[in-house]
Amino acid sequence: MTEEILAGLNPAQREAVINYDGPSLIIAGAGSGKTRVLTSRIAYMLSQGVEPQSILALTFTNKAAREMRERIEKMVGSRARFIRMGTFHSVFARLLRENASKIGFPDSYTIYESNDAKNLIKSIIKELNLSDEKYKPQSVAARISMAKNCLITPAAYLANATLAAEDSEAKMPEIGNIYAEYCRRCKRNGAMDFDDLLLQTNILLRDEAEVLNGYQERFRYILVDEYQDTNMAQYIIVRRLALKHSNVCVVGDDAQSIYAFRGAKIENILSFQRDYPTTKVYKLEQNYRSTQTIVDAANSLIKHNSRRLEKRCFSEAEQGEKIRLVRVMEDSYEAVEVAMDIKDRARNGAEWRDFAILYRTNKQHGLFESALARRNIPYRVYKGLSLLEHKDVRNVLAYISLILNPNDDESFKRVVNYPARGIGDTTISRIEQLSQERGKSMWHTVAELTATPAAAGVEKSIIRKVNDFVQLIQRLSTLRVEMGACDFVKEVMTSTGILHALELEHKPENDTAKDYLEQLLAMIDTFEEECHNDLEDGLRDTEPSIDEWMQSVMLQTDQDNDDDGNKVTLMTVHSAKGLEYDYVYIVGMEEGLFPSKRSTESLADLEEERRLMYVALTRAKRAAMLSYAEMRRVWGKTENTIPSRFLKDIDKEYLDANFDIEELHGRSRWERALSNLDNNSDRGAYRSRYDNERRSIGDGYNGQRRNTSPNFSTQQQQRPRPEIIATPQPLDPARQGMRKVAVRSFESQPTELGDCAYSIGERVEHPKFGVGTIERIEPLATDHKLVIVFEGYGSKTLLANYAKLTRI
DNA sequence: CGGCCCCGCGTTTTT
DNA sequence: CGCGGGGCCG
Repeated sequence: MTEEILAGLNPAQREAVINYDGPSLIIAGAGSGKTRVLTSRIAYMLSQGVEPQSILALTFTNKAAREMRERIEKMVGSRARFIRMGTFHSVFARLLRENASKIGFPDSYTIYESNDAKNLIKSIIKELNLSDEKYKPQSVAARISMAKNCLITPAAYLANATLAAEDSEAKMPEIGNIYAEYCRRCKRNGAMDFDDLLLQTNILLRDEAEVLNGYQERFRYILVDEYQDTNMAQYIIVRRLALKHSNVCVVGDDAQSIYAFRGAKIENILSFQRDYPTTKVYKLEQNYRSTQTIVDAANSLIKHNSRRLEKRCFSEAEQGEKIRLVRVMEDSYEAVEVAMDIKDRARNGAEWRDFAILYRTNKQHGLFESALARRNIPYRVYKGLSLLEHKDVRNVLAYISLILNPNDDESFKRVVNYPARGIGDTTISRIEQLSQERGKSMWHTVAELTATPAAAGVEKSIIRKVNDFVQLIQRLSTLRVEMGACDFVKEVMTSTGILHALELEHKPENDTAKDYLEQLLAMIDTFEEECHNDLEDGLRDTEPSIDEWMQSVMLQTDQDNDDDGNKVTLMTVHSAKGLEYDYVYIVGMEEGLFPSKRSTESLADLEEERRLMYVALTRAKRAAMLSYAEMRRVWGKTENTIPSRFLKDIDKEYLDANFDIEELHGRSRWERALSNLDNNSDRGAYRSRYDNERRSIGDGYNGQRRNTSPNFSTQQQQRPRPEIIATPQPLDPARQGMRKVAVRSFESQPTELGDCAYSIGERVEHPKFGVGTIERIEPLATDHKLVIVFEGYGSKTLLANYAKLTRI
């Protein structure tokens, strides 16, 4: 048994596995068998007699937890199920369920996901008579989140001069008050947001010595994966829990820290040894995942970061292919290039599931979907939680929330007039007002009104309107305890009239809404079924309930990615963390996109971005391809791009570009065009490349009509509109439909430059800025961007067609 | 009170 | 371009 667990581990891994007592820091380079070490370590502990109940393993995603559990189960059997394993958020949400009443929340507290939180913040901003122009709910929410993650309470926030100065600087001096009110309201509603799950856990462990002691005794062994991405709140929780036994093992890679934007502190891993002086450090430096080329290329990239823990990652695998670097004319061709490459490799024996297309931002997936669908390549898109994000689904969930926790005014307001019951804004405000007068939640207020209408002395019309709603909720509350979860939710959909309203009108969006609701039921059904299986196996002792489902579902993002089938994967680089694929395409390698625009202002952000690129590259086992487009459509406009600086960061000996790679270091496309270096024969070859490929794919799209998995948007079931496909047509521009603008702008670019009314160095006069000199000209699709240095006003960017300029 | 229309603005990344 | 919020009208 023990031998089996340790078999095949290298010396460093083996050491990290068998020394499970005392604090350990495992620095694990990408692909160094980190998960293997973690799972083996836990399996080894169990084999040495450690009780599974005494192990707490914290991961970054639900999926990582599930996978780890499965792997341990394979090694040690079903005992693995008793290990407490999950994300920080899900583990401590559960812990709070058992203890929330000790810190002033109901045990049946509601979890607000980010949109719920944002809506509440929005209404508070309104109530405080602040303009939501200045106080953007998004920024306020981010600020509050930051405070919570740093364990700063509203009182501390208001007392902190630095924070106050920052807020004044940002023209939002009232944030402290919004934060305070937000916390009051959450508490009154019996609700916690994501950050509360960590903050309130900290409060609980700080204030309730007995509770803390109990968990310290229970969780004698704590393991934390992806430690480089923990934030302050998580860090302190671990610290508190580990205080007694110090059996804390953290695993991480500073080079893969990519969540600073949500409060992660890379310092946590950098200073672990200081926190636990008896720490043993293990370095896993051999990469078993990727070819030498990929590992070396990734090293050459990350070398450009200043803050790093010293380690030497290497691969002894084959050298492998060079990394293809592909430059295309415009964004849609990029998708074609990727699809073509996938097809080529698939023809040579690769499976669809061996491919991943990674992009920086979620919005980028569209073009790739059409290109793949058009070529009959099955794919799936990892998106957050698409099913649970739909309005109709959220409304059903809001009903359930209200039933589980009637104090939640946000849920109340959301459903009281859905479907329409004639309870409009005026009625709702009146109820709100009454509820404030009585110091009760809105639900309790209306329940009271309808119970004793005569004594109430409130407008009859309100009572009449609200009566049916009260009875509905009361009836459903009773049914909830009597019915199974799935049946109950179906009853909610029916008796609220939601289904009826959708069926009444035959609109296509109603059909999709019904489809979503059906998927929701299917999801709950699956949950119930799994719970029943566990019940039979003796792994749980209670019937599943809708309460339980709600709490688990609120914390899930990429549920249901049980490898359903053989498909190409599309996802953001962030969600690719921890995964690996034979062939990886990293697309949109352009300044402002990757690295993202926001990150280019500070060195720290830029370095995080570079680590993100490092993560992307090291997902590849056999080969990687990087691509960028010289023009990209953004908000309906076509814009010129600049190749990503990260392309220059990779040593060129590892790259194989479809253009002269020196151009990366030199001028951009429009600058080349300017000096007439653009080579027409290149463009001819370029076009015929796509023409030939297009002919070969033919028109016979027959996409698979399956997959109703709620979390992946699958390929379009109907044939995609042909004009989406980026196949440049050299013939008649008039026949090119939607592509016309973009293609023509490319075609005519060099000559258009000649058409520009102005030239570099020319002196012009502007009615406001006065006299200036044109310093730079950049062609746009239909205009020219002029960078002009004005005397007294500095440099301004103006559009040639709009700026009122006169030549001097 | 509800539906429709128009305008304005947005894009990091996720538990 | 597409969505959501706000304003206006029926």
